[in-house]
Amino acid sequence: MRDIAGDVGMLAGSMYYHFSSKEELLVAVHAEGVRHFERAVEHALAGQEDPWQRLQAAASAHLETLLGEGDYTQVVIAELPRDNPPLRARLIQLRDAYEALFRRLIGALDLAPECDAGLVRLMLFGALNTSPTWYRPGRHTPAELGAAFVRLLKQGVDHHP
Amino acid sequence: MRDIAGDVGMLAGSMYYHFSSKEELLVAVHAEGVRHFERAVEHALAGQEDPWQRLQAAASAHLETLLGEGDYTQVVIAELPRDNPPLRARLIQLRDAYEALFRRLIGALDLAPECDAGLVRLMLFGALNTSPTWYRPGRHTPAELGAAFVRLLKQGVDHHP
DNA sequence: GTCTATACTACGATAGAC
DNA sequence: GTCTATCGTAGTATAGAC
Repeated sequence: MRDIAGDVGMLAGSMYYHFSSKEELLVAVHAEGVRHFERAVEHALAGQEDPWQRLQAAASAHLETLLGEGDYTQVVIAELPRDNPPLRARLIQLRDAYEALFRRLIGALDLAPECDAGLVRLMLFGALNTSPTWYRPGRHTPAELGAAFVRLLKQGVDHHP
Repeated sequence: MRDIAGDVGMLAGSMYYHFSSKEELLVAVHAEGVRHFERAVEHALAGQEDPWQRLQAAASAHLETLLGEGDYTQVVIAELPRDNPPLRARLIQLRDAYEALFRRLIGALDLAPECDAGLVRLMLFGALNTSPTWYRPGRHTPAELGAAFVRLLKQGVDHHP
């Protein structure tokens, strides 16, 4: 709290005028981060019609937001607190509203009948949201990676001669 | 440190006889966790010949270890410390040795020529390692989920009539 | 709306007795 | 090898002046 206050030119005590606790501040930052993702994905979807193109656009926008310069985005995929279940529940609720957007995008696809749409979503989110641990700028852009993951998921990686 | 010491019937100070700092203890626990994964995967691979079967067996063993009862495994996929680069580097080094095992398994596959083996590995690990955030016992076993993710990755999810 | 000052608790770590 | 006792620092939060 002292560090955060210092970064905005305050002392720690002054922040309690704006937020009643550290947890309330975390929830507020988290909510702002979710809004960043929502805005980016909705903008990327505008005008896209093909379901697979829409999922690709959304995945690319998600990664650009997650790996970009913004200060509010990495917190959205951070590990959830284990020691405070009510707080944990509030953060999960914020994320779920955003993930529902991807649920709809995947629901619009023509999936092979043996595929579980839930697992498809979890696999895509898993790939996208672990990218901060390995991504280094240079080789690929975030948008390219998002598109590449959707392509792998769509077509599969096995060789069909 | 006090909590951990308490769980083994010691006081905090006594632990510094065994580990010179909190960081050294973390590294030791991390290394033990990696050994758990390695043992489980090597055991699952014994006798498997087909490259896709081998990857599936490894993914299932990885998830059984990660989602099982063990006390040393979740720490291996925990978020890395941002404020201590030397410690961070040591933990990454431990994980990398284990991930090399999967690099070899994926290298043995006959992938479609347009597929990047590195992205395939990252996608699979992303799906597997985010499972603690959503997994609930009951619907699927960890082994089933590991096999399902490998199948999705192999065959793709698009419908081919 | 931000300050000063401070309360209370917790933390990692050490020294020296046993 | 574990204890007692403690050091110094940092954490969240509050009260009241300005």
